[in-house]
Amino acid sequence: MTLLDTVVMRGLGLHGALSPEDKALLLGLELNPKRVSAGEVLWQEAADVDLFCVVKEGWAYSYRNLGNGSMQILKVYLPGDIIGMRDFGFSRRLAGVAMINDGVVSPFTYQQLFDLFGHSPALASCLIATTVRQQAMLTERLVYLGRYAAHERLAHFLYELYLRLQRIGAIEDNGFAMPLSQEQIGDALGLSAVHVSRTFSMLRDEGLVQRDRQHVALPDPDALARLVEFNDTYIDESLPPAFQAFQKLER
Amino acid sequence: MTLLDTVVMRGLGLHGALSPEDKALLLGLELNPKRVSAGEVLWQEAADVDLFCVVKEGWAYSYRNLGNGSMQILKVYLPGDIIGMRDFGFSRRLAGVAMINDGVVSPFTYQQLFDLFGHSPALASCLIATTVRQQAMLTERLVYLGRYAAHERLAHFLYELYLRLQRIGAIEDNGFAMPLSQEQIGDALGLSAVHVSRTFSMLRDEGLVQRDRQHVALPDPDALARLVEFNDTYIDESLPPAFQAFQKLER
DNA sequence: GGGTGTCTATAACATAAGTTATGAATAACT
DNA sequence: AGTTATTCATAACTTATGTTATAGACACCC
Repeated sequence: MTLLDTVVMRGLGLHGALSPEDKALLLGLELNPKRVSAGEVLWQEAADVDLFCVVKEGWAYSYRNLGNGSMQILKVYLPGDIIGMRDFGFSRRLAGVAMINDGVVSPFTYQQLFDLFGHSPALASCLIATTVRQQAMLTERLVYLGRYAAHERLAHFLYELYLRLQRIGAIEDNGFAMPLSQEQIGDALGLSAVHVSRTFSMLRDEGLVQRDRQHVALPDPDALARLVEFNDTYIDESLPPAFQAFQKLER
Repeated sequence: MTLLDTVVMRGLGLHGALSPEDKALLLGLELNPKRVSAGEVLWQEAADVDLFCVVKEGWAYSYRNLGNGSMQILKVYLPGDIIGMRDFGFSRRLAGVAMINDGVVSPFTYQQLFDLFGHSPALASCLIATTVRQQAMLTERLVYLGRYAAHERLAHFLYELYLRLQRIGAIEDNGFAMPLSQEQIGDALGLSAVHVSRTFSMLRDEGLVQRDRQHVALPDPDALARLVEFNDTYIDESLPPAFQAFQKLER
């Protein structure tokens, strides 16, 4: 899973018409793949910001450990995502990042990013757009944490994962591997592990979600989407016309 | 209140050494000031993304109206802030924006932003860093919504406003004008208006917050900061060394 | 292969926050 | 100035979610 597969192929980027230099720049971010194992911490909160990562295999999450002993998971990263852009422009990490299961990541440096920015404004604006989209997902979770009940939060979380996994071809028969424990899901949704379990049972009884250990199936994704009134604006990946014009101009 | 006052003077940007062209580009975003009145909607959710705004006077907020009838306020904008960058790279607005009180805003276009990006990568990276910082504030609220109780959320919210207002010289005797109603504060913190009132009473009884209509005073800001274990990493405005090196290089 | 730990389901109970209601204080309007 | 509409404080009651506890299922390890 390379950035070319995600950033570009998804309609972001230049609609299949990346210049060779742009392709090289993008691939240059993925030259140092590194095997990482489940639970491994890629960096801690408040660590120096030195590099970013492309997730090539496996899932990761960013988190904050809080003074009251609890943890808030901010975001789950899937293959093809870039980790760490949240910290762009900061000296220290705002959140830690850890692997959920075994995987492969490709670290790249600030320097590489700046090189890319300097050489291809079009590609830079693409990467920024990707980052903004990731933030939009966070905003969507904020909305759910603020104003929706547990079953809606969980349904939304699962449906969002479903859409993101679909995009990278990781959905089979409406089901997917789910390496997060209920405790971790609770940490993402601001719920206790017990209540996550209760809520899963509830969604199961309503026929909306089937779960067996590390496997989740959504028998009727559309029904789930209706339940959470899924707003897909933020997951839509087309760029606005002004943006495309700019990118053409730059080449 | 211009961007030069905020983006640049705050240590973001080139440490007082902006080139004349960069200054002109920045000021170019503020050529069309426009008077707006309390409650005025700058744009609705899902509207086309055509422009962004610098807030010159007054407060604004971005919001989402939800299917269940409630509203989630995402962010409060103060003078010197840029509104709308959240939507950069999207065709449609992810959130509406409305004025809280009377004020003045300066709209600028996608085109202007791209011009700036094309002409000054250094300034572009500054604007991006500013946007990322705004997003970091959102993330901080996400953490509070997920894992802290009402009194901590409110204390944190007030203290963050306090710090931001201090930066633009809007704090007097540890107090500031607070045009938000308790209902709106509730919409920002994911609480009912009634509970916001209760929580204000509680903080008042503990001597942490004084409030009189549209005026809030924090008699002991440090005590408040301790209560919320305020993490000021995300409000710190210095740029990392790599960033500064890049900016020097670009000039 | 039996012990050990982690994950999950469910129950019983505790509590923070939501809801509804009411009156007082303030602001807005004519 | 009097009327009306917001906003706020507080109380009484309800409910969703947290907490603690327990037991079964599965994974891991020597």
